[in-house]
Amino acid sequence: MGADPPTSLRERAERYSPAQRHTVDAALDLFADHGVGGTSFQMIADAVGVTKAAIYHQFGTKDAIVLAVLEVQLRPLESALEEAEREGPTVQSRETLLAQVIETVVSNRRALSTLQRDPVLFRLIEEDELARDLFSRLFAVLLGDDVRHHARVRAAVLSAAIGAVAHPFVADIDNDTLRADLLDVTRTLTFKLG
Amino acid sequence: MGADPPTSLRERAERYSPAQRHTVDAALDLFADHGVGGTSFQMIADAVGVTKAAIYHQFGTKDAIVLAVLEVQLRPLESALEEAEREGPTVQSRETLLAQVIETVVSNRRALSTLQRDPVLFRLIEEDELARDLFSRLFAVLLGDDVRHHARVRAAVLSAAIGAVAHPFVADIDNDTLRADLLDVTRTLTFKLG
DNA sequence: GTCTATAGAATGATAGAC
DNA sequence: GTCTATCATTCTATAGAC
Repeated sequence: MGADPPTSLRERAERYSPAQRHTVDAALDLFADHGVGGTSFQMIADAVGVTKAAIYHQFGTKDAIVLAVLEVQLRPLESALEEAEREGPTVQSRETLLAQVIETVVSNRRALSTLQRDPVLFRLIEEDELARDLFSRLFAVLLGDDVRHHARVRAAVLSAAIGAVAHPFVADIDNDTLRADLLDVTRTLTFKLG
Repeated sequence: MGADPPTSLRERAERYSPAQRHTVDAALDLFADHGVGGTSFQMIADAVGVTKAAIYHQFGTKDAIVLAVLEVQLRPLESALEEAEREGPTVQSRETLLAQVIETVVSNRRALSTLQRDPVLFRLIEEDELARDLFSRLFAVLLGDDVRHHARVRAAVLSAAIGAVAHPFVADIDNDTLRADLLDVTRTLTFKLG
């Protein structure tokens, strides 16, 4: 017995109750400000407006919250990726995917950038099969199945460049402008290099 | 009374005793693994091989350690920057500066990337006058004094791209290869865009 | 510069009532 | 799903001896 293991982040994220989603939102906010290690159950409980025990009822462990934050944040990327994979490896589908990724991170700057920065979240992504799979598929589609070293450096730089949405240098640039400029730079990295 | 305020990171870093430098090295290692928030005085003391009280004698507060880590890590960047500023805003000096920055981060991957990732360290950089000054001067030299929004997006992307040395995608690429490939990509971002 | 010892607060986590 | 109450542990920080 035991529940069927989920095969997608969407499936996994749909298992959360409204109360749990509320907690995840609050946790994400706190993670962005203090890092995962610097965020306690008490801080999360205070932010939600309940007691620690309630949060424990919802999640049991701190890792479970971190994982939930990860899932909810990566869902839009998964949707965009699945669509691109259905369309096959055309230039058009890669263009569309890149635009959707940029759109997602820009309209969700502070949140998604947290995932790329925090060492704890970073490690969780590496250890989580679904999340790891998502990223390798994402960059496989964006950059092609090239495994040579300079292709991997390009993938790393592209990944980092997307994460630049959260950089202080661009903090006061509005979403529309940032989306356009960032898309411009990342399109160069994706299509005109190598 | 009161010591003269230091006017450079070099000056500030030179004030630390050998014992303090040893502590800073250990702290940097732990910060990279667990984040600043996830690293305690006890963990640092254990890593150094002394008691918490000894660490407190050296630094007094956790923030002082974090600041010291920041200073020691940014010193090589400061040296390279000062050299470039002495040479003036030529293409050659920008090329040299970029190469030195890449060299520094590649030969020091895990450490320097920590600074770019951790939310706590990130905030400290924004709050610290010397550190903030260092970064704005660095990107002013690299990208010119252009303050228009797409120049700032490029600066953010360049900064993020440099931080890609720590990306898991390139973890198993040797230093020489990584240095060459990364320099190639960042040179494009620096000189052939905009 | 290092130690032992300690204070006082906060931590992750659990039990049991509502 | 939430509460109060409590546990052992760990945390930052300090005092005083060597």
